[in-house]
Amino acid sequence: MPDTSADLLGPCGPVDRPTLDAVDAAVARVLGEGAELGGGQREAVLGALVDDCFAVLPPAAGKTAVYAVTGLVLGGPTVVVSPTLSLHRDQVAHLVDAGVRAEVLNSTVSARGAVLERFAAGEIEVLVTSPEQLAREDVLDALAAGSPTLLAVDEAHCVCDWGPDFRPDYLGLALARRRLGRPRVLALTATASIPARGEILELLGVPDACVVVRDPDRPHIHLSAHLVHEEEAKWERVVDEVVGLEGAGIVYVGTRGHTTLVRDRLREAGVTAEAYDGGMRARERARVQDAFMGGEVPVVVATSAFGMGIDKPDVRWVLHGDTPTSIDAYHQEIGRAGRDGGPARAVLFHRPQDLARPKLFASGRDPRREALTTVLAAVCRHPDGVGQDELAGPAGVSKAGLARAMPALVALGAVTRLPGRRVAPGDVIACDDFSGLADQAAALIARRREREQSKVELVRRYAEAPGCRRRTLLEALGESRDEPCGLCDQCDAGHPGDPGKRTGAQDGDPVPGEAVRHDEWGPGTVTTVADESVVVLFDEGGYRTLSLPVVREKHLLAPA
DNA sequence: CGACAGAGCATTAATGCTCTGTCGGTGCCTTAAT
Repeated sequence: MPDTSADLLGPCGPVDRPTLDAVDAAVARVLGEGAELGGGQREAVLGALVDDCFAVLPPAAGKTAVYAVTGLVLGGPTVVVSPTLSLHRDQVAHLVDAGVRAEVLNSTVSARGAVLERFAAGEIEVLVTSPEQLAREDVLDALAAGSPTLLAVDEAHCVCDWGPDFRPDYLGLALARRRLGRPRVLALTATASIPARGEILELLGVPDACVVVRDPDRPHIHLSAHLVHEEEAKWERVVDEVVGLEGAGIVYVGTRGHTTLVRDRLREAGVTAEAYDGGMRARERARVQDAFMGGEVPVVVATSAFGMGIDKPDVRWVLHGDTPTSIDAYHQEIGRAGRDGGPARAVLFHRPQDLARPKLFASGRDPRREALTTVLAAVCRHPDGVGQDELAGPAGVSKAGLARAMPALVALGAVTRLPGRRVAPGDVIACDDFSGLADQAAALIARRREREQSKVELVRRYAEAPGCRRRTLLEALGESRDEPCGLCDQCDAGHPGDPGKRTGAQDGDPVPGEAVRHDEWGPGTVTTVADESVVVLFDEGGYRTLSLPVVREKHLLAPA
């Protein structure tokens, strides 16, 4: 074991020798004697030992070991928030195998009171639970009594994907953390585009967490994308493509109806395939998943419900028959191919019209300004707090619309969250004039919409990329690449593009990855530079494409 | 955002046009009946 000073410097600050020894001991306990952390795990652990930490690690990196080791070294109990019941089960089984005292807390557990008592008594090292549990007053009280030192957020992209309009309790995690006595936060995911990163940290209430990113590239996955205009022609090409692919694979589509449509066409073409979506009965879902995992059914046609927890090593390809809902979702979904490290393919069929659905999901249902005024007035009528859902009807807003407005109202301080999905008037609210607050909230929501829409727009950019496909994908994820990858359809066809050697590049031109500032849009990061245009991701304005000649002439982008 | 279905209407009667409304994805949870 080298004992150099560099070894003592973690990604978020210096780590002392005794701590490193404690890490080694914890690793030996969790992974076995002689095992080592790899693939970014060690950086994530060292980061989280120093500060709140957001770790973006590849799918197979072993995130359970990361929070388990971190928790053991910090020395107090760990609370893990994980999105699905099956992940709860899997993770705890894994930890118990390793000899860690781990337990599950969710609605399937009958002896909840006993679990909470053991946690409060310090008898549980790792408690794996759901965000919904952490919205309950009784649970927070009991867990706080155990003084947890680490709050791990597994699959942390769920915070921004699901919090605003699907599982609102994901937005209550910042509050839950305060109620637990502010344990260290360790958020883990395999995918976070630049817009997603900022949003996740903001919503978790740890905007200054240190970020550890392990290269999100999966270099052995061949990438390709096909542009189609006719829906009928698209399905024919999808079926032809699947017939020509070998090994197990997943076809992702955008609606439940498409899963059965494509499955039937594949069967007609002689392919053994099953459909899968979130509306199916639990038994049927389990049957299809087991058949796929066991190798009896090579092809599953699914919505995005088929995903988390699908850890089959020999998936050889992932094909998208409908445009994915964001670049984050796309990266996440193709990451289910080739986990054994063997060759794999990611094939995207893109019809520009298909972007409508993702765009709607991204932000099409945001509340209007007038609705915000009504909501603020209603909150003021309940100084002691009111259930968020009770508020919706009388205010003339849908529950979903209200939930989408809440992050902005909380961020402004107009509304305070209480446990149990309740809200109360915040510090800055003046209950005789909501107009200014409603304007500010509307502006925040508009900004979020731009960020969300830009995650969708990046899919188009990827699908229509004129050069190396991988370079386009990685730039969206905050990585820059000088060389084309040689393993995508564009490189195969001899169109890698070459932003590193643009014709007519000039000294002082922006470069990908550079931090810049724009007078109107503020700070941002350069993502792409082409002959005539520059694409910048602004922290608060999403992606903007600027004319390179104009940028030069008017010095629009100053170094930040 | 946009595809699609159905209503309503106009019109050399069974079709075509326009308008309006609906729908699209992800999982916790609880409670009551088997």
